[in-house]
Amino acid sequence: MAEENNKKQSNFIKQIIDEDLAGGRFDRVHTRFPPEPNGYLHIGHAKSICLNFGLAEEYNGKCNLRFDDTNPLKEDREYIDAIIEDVHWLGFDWEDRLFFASDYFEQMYQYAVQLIKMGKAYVDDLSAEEIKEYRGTLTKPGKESPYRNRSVEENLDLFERMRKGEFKDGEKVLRAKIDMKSGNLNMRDPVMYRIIHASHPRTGNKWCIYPMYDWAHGLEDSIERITHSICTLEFEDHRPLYDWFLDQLGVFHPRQIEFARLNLTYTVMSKRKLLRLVEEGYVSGWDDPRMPTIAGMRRRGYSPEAIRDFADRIGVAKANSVVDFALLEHCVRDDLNKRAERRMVVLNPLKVIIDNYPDDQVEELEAENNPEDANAGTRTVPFSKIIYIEREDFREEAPRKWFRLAPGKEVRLKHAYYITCNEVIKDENGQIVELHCTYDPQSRGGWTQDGRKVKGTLHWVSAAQAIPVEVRLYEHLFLKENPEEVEEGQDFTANINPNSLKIIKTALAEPGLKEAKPGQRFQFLRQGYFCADLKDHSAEHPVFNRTVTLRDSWARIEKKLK
RNA sequence: UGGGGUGUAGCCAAGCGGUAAGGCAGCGGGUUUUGGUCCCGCCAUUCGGGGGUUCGAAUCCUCCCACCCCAGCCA
Repeated sequence: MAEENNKKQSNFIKQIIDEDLAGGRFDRVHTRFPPEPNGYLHIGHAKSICLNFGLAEEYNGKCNLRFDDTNPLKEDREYIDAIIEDVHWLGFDWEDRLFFASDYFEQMYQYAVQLIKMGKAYVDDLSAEEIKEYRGTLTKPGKESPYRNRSVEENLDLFERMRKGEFKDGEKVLRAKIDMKSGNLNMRDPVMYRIIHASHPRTGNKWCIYPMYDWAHGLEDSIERITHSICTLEFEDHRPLYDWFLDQLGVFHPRQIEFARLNLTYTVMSKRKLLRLVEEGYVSGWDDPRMPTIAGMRRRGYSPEAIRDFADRIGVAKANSVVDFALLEHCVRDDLNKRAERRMVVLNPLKVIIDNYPDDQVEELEAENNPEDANAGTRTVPFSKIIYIEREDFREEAPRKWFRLAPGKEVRLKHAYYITCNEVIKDENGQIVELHCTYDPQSRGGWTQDGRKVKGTLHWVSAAQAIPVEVRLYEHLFLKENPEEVEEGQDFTANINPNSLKIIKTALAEPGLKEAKPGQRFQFLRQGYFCADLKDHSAEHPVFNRTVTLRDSWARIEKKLK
């Protein structure tokens, strides 16, 4: 695997861990990936997953998979299942350490009681709007709630009655008693519990009070004896609160470390926006091959190895950045080049009749499956008098440096013969309908002894044996590197690429491709990497998704010629 | 004088006082039965800016500038 060859480079998190280990703060490394089950995982999560599981692996430690299911209003069982599948697919194993924040609700409750008894938490009757008012602003300090100094006994009683369901949603909250004048708004008596009378995917109706992230997360980490709690930059301001709760309780205290989340060109990454793409029908679902979700990329044909390699290459730092999508594509090509078997598929067929080839003869020619892998073996492809080539591979008037087919020119048919074009047949509209060529019987296999120079090599299929297949050509979902770059009054959907999906129902493939299994990846010679669709592909109706094109240096040359 | 962060090439990113790694993209060349792959070469006299310390500064000090995050009973 690619990522195992080049040694992984250092980053600031490893340096912190090294210091913690050397200084004795911890004697082991235990991380966790803590998704909220309120949406599908995307490539940004993949970065975090690779980071957390990768660190554990490198330091001979462990990494837990933990669902942060503290908000029953937003979370769903569907997402839990999808997330589990995706993390596994990426190649990571949490063994028996699959946890849920909801597993700790009782323990969290007891800790809250402890804080109340210490006089460090209180039940507040202020409404949500009032709490907001009392919080102050970025530049003005907040003011204390009139309920802030209730007695411990009253707080204990009220909190218990909150749990029992005696109050309606929003009627009361439990707050930490910290500092309403803090410059850090998170420290202005943050809410610890709110009342939500809703059924939870795992605890059902057992609870009607649910812990807030800041209160819950540190406890989850502490309970699981996590050493390094890695999260994204926006939680940097929350670290003082994370530390405060754990310090007050005097419990095991993990170290929170923040890193910059991944951004990719031509991509939106927020769950909210991805949800919009799905709900408003811009894509077919969370696993649409154009989505930056793990499920989408899987269906597109990206391999877990390529995604992991990508995660290694982008590094980990604290500076906000936008990674070039081309790097991801490079990783995909790099992996698939070594592993994907080659096949010939003509997307836009042009009929070629080989006049001097025996009428009813069919030859089975040998073709290597992968020039990058000797162990991939060979297969056989049929050749006959009538074949199809790619329409784009023929030009009536050849431009400079063109070494594909043109009148009077000779090219090589991959694995087959040299052919020369003699005649172009057109219909009444001037459309080319077929080509008449002659072949050189001496060039069987695609080579002659005489040292003749044949620069161009084309892929082709034999007309009688070719099978029709559907091919789905994907491009970036957005036209601009930064989809958010829009005019006044518009949003990112204004930048959606109308040509992000082009369906070709009339492609012709070499017959062996009828054996393809859903999810199987190939390189279609001279075109790109393709993957049999996970959902729609069948032997009766083959469907292939274009994962990524091959690099196309002819396109570059032609551009320069103009 | 609200708090917290970040600035190294077009894009990521190492670097931790001894004179700017690596990858992607791009450009030029070679090999090639995929205009693919592979191989070779080029691509920051300079690290957001000014000042200072030092024999020596991207690294230390200082002032300034730019950008990002925070006012959910979301995570």
